[in-house]
Amino acid sequence: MNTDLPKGYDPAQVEQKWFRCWEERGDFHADEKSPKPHYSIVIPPPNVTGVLHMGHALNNTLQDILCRWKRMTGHEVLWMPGTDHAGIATQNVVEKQLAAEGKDRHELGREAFIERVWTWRSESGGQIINQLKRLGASCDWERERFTMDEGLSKAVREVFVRLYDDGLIYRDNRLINWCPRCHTALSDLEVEHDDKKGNLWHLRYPVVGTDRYLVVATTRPETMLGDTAVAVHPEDERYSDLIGKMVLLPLVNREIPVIADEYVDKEFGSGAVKITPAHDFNDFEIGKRHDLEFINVLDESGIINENGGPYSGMERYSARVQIVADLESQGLLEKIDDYANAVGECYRCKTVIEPYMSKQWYVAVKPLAAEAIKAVETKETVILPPQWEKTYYEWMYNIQDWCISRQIWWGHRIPAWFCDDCGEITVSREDATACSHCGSSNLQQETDVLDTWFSSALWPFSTMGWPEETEALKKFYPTSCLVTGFDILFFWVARMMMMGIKFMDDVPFKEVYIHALVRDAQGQKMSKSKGNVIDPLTIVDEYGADAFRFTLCAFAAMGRDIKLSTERIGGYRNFVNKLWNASRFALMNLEDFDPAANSLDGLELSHADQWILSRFASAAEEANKALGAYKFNDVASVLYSFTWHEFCDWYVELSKEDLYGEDAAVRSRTQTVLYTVLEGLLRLLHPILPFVTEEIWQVLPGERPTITIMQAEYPVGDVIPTSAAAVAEMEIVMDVIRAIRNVRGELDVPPGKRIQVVLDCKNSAAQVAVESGRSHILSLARVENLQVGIDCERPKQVSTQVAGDVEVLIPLAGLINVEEEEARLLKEMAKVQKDVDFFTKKLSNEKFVANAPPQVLEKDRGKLAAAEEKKAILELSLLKIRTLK
RNA sequence: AGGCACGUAGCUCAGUGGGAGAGCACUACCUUGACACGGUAGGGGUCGGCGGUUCAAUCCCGCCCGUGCCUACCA
Repeated sequence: MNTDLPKGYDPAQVEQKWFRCWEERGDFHADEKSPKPHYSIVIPPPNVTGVLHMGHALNNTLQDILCRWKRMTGHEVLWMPGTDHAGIATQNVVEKQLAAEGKDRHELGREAFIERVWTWRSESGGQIINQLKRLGASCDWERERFTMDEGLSKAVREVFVRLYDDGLIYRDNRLINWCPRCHTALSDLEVEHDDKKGNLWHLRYPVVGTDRYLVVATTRPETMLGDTAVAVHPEDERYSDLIGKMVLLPLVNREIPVIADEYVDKEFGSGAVKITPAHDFNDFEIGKRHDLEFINVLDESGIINENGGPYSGMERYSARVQIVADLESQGLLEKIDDYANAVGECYRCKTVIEPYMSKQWYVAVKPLAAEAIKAVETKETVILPPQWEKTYYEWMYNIQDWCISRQIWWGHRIPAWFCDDCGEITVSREDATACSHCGSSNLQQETDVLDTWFSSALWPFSTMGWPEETEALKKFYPTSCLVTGFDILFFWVARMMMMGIKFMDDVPFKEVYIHALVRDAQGQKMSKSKGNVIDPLTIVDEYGADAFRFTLCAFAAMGRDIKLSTERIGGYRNFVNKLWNASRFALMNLEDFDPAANSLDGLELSHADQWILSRFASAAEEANKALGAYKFNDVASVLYSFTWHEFCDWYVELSKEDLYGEDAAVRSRTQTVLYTVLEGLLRLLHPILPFVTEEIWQVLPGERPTITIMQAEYPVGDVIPTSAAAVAEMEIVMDVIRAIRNVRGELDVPPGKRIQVVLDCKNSAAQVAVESGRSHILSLARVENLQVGIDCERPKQVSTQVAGDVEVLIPLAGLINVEEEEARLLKEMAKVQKDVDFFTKKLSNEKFVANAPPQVLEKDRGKLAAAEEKKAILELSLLKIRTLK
């Protein structure tokens, strides 16, 4: 066995080695036939086009921590991985490839294009899967799914047909968000609103039969080509005489009516609004109310169509410039104001979207949403942290029908066929060959595909084999938990809730844990366009996956965004290295140790042993508690401080004399404790630091019940009972050591210098405690002559410090000068004086004494007494020191 | 416009109705046989501002200022 660990931890080879080992051994695999209680998570499927970013890193690290923890606590864990087919994004990628070859998809035709996408996918899609593995993600990779897989596609058809049959899917011709570049409709959610600087153009529309103008304001002057009315508020006196009259639409010379509608805000602009029912959502509603004409002036690429008269064939923004210029030359441009407003952009390509009339497929979501709301209200699904519940309700109560059809090729083609003969629609699970209305075989399949989120919404059950009744579904549905960022709460979580309840008759997950967004150090959202992205894999290369994971875990406090700083990652890299070196120390001292031949049972444990074992128990307890409550940062902090500040700083140091001493029994007892605590600590840390813990665990001496630490049991608390009294005595010894070190440090006593110390104890209990730690005090405080007693004889020139019931006296002779000690005492006294003042004031407040709970009172009185006593001792010492000057 | 967060040490962030914490950075000393990615000691904050509730507020409530995010049809 190799116990010669290198001096510094080198993550690179270690990570690769263990990940391969786990995967080959099947440690990640979930067994649906297992009798163990289940724990399941479906991964939020990243886009097949995606590359790992910080959001993925955080999201998957948290899931992995949960999954590894649950495996270790005896659960059969299914973490279902996969990617989604990202319809628009993927099609864009492949279209770009084609463009580089001077082709476009229409030349290839639909089938060849789709084939080309599949080729792209198998060659360069899904890189993110390997990137997730580099983080240590313990998904059941054998089950990896893709939303375009055959099984998942079958689920999509099943759902479509059933929703259609239930009347929840329908077709309608209305305004939708149209991306003129992607040439497809988008759902409301897929439009991003960004405040942009623009203008408000004030146009003059001549009133027919008068010499008056009606001034209207618009942010999109080119739409005037499609105006079919001007609206004013019915109670606006300025215009009441014009209602019912006609204005002459400039440039196109069309007479359009002045109508009255409550929608108009009298205060805004001129109080008169041009109405373009075919190109504006509000105008659309007004158009319907007033039975106006809907004139579409754009084609699907955003180019003015034949309805635009002289502007026909112009691109929308060129047309805007031209129209403004023409209006101006005709004296019909009143003024141009600067104006900022939220412009809708395509979330995939950032092209400004156009409200566009077209016939699309919709899901009537209101009835589904009602059930999804109920499930959260009744806590069948719990959303954490709870403030997100409100956001969820808000969205669900105001939900609009979901436009699910996309005019692209890559995706699940809508299973609907139009009959050439009777014009009716046939919707079918199998490809239709005959019209279900007239029997005709002259059918054309709908060319549109479904929104990618439609298939994502089925993910929690489609990945488990639905619509088949599989063992996996029986065992693992509903899933235990969903871990995700709030940015897809509506896109995904809400829709999974609706679909899960509708088709599985049960919620898709019992808990939803919403985590923060990772931002850069300035708090900006990371984005390629801002150039502020930090590549997680670069971080992994530089600091190691474990250090990165620990950082994410430590930062993942509920309800707050994460501003990632590389300094902090460096700090946790040091932590991993610290663990590594503490382990090296242990291994060096465990070479002759056999865990099988040594047990804690029946050993007479030292105070130090009992202290570290009791601290370990409490760290384990807190870690479990925090993990169960998704308090990832608490887990990190508990384990960090136990590892570094208790195990390394104290126990490792305390153990040295016993390990290096002559007494074989003492040595073996200490080895047993050292082994027990380190081995347990590695298991405690494993969910966060999977790689380094496995590497160390594997070289520990002896055999353990499982082959890998992954499958080992998670520590829960006490390894063996410890005596509270012994632990308390150890704490006193530690306080004394700290007090001596404090004096040494303050008075600049060289660290190597061995000194004399007198410990004057107030009572025999303190004396017993101190005596029990005599050897520790000698070694850790570098003391060569230690006197312990009650009412000891005090050397004349001493430095005085107080540690609870123990007065720490350090003879000055030859060490330090009187002035320095005087200064130190004054500083120390100033601190104590603050305490005395604070508690004196507090306790002299009659109302406080009358109202505060007795335990608070008692505690504060104790604190005051202790402070006063300490002050008295220091004061006396100061007097004595001053007589020596 | 509405909603939701946030404002704590130089920086990044925890935290709690009862004397303010961590990491990094900083200062001093130290190559002590696991570790200089280290050790020991230390300095540093009227917990955004103003009011209120309370014996007690950084924490609860109100208002204000600042920052960020989400939702929304003001042309």
